Amino acid sequence: MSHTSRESRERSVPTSADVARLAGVSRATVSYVLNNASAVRISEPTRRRVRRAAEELGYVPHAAARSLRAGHSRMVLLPTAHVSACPPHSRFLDELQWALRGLDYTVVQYGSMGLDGDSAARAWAELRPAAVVSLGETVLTPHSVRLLKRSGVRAVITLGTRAVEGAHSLLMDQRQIGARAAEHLLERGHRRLGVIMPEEPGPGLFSELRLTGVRRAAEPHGATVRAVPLACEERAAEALAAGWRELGLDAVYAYNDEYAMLLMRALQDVGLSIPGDTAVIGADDLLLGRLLRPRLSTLRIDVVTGQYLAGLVDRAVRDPDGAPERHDVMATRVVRREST
Amino acid sequence: MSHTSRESRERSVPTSADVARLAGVSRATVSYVLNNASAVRISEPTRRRVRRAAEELGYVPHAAARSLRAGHSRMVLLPTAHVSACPPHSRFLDELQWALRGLDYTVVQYGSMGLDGDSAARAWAELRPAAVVSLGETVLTPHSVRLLKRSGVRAVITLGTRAVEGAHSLLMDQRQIGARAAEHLLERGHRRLGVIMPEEPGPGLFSELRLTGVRRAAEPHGATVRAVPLACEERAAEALAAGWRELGLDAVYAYNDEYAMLLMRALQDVGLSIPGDTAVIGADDLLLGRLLRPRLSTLRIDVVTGQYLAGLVDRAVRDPDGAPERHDVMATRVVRREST
DNA sequence: TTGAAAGCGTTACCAA
DNA sequence: TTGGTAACGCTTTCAA
Repeated sequence: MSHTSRESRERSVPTSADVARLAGVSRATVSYVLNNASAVRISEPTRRRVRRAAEELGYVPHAAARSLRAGHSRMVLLPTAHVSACPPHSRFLDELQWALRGLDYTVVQYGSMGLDGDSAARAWAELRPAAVVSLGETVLTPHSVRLLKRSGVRAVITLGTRAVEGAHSLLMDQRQIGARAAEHLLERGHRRLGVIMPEEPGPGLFSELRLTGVRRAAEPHGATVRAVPLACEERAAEALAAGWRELGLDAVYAYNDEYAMLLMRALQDVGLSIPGDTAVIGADDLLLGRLLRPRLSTLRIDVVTGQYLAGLVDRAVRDPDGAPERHDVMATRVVRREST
Repeated sequence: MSHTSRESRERSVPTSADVARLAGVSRATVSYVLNNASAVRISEPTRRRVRRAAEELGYVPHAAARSLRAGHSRMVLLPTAHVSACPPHSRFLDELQWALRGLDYTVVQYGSMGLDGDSAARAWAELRPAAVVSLGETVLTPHSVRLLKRSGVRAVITLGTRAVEGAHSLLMDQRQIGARAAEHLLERGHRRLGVIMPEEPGPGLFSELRLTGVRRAAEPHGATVRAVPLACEERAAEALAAGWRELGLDAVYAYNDEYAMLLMRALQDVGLSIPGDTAVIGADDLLLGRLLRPRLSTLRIDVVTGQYLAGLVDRAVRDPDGAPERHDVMATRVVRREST
């Protein structure tokens, strides 16, 4: 008897009612004090009593109860295909999250790996976030967007290669990246271009679009373009290098620096000179690209800042019925080093 | 008038009451059907009507309301210092998340960047998660643990270099890593060891411990150990390489592969041979280490699997009063290539 | 087999 | 300046 009561006391989480009881005031007063409500004036001694009581009990407000009552939350949900991402993505995420926190949002990342589009959207909707910001790893369908909106999500924003109906869309034109790579190689006098296509499923969408960009830029110059699949492993690179001469390419754009380094190493190992026999350019400007010899040329891709995106999120949440905006938000420039 | 009513209808999110109304049953029935309650028997036609109605309205349950009522949630909170992480961390996270989903938990990642320990813990506590799993990027104090427990968090688990009072602790002994590196270098006949210490703040704790490990392993053999600070930039590496001979080292363990590659490149550029003049070993077994010449020797660090951690989380949630467990969960082995 | 009602922790309105 | 009260959406016990 005394045991259960002691146990339940220990187990029980302090609520605002407990704080009120301890401070000798009503729950309403506690709420006013703890939220610094400006509408009502509470005497300073009362305020102190309430704060002291909250402190003493280790009271922490219950976010779910609050947003249930309020009818809306300040949660921004970032769905991620994997639960994590890598630079330069990560710096951007940090920025975004920082900026959103400054705007008083709670940022929460939700790994939706292994969920199909519909069940993922349902899972997000259950959390009733104020906004969902899809960073391009996850694909958002018009259907998911409708589902989310129906569930009270005030803003759906996508950052990716294409606009999604009903959502604000920040567009990153992947073709532009391929085009820049091609322009650079053409400028250097190359006319038989290869494009390394990752065999891994992740970048599939991107690499196809970048290839299109290369094609478009190359055609007017009468250059040929050849797609060359490659898995991100040493073995695969060796095999590719063994038959490289037969491909008859004089330059190659390799999706990103990782594939570029892999390929370059393999080509050198079969005696090819770079950029003499084949020029190589990657993308993302990784630090390690500067450590190889020749130093790897690359494409630097600048996307919109986290602050900018945070601003858009906030505006969209405040005006949920505003027409979806579309912006182009990517800039690509060539960083020429020694491999081209 | 008609305008506002239409608007509010459109705005309003369907609740279980709406489903009940449309299906012509009570809310209780809706809840039973949608949760497949086995305790009560509902007729098949009714079940169908309810499901149809839910479908038609696009009803999605409100997670906050549900867990408020239930008195507990199935949320597992993963605080992260940055909002993201990199391999091999990321694969582990994906595994963990996958396994937890299989156990019917909702995994949510919370970026606590720029929050001090106490406010971070408060922020987590507001969400009333069932468990908090700290992955070593964030530091958890006994005080935060108490705060979390007081707020109803059933399990607090840390994966890191040291145990935290009150929390289940999965220990990764960073000294072991340094020790393995040293043992390998000693075995190869080296006696004047350098240890690259990153100047970046991130790895500070880890690198100190690894250095200790090196020292402990080296002393019995009468080898000398020297800590050598290095920032992760080309310039810094060049400067270090310029004065390398004066250091009189015949081998170096470079924290991780990134620093190792950076250093190796710089040493080669000033005409030193590797491993002839100086042997170099890194850690993490990055793919790119295999692309350099000589190929970089490294330490492969295997941590516990995500499944294992998920199991521990589940057990801990089910038995919140169980004594905190402590496990050693890391294994390190040398991958010798050509740089040592 | 179904329905009514209570209650989870909050906050906002209205009275006192 | 403060307190009572209702309501947010959901589940579950008890009654019919």
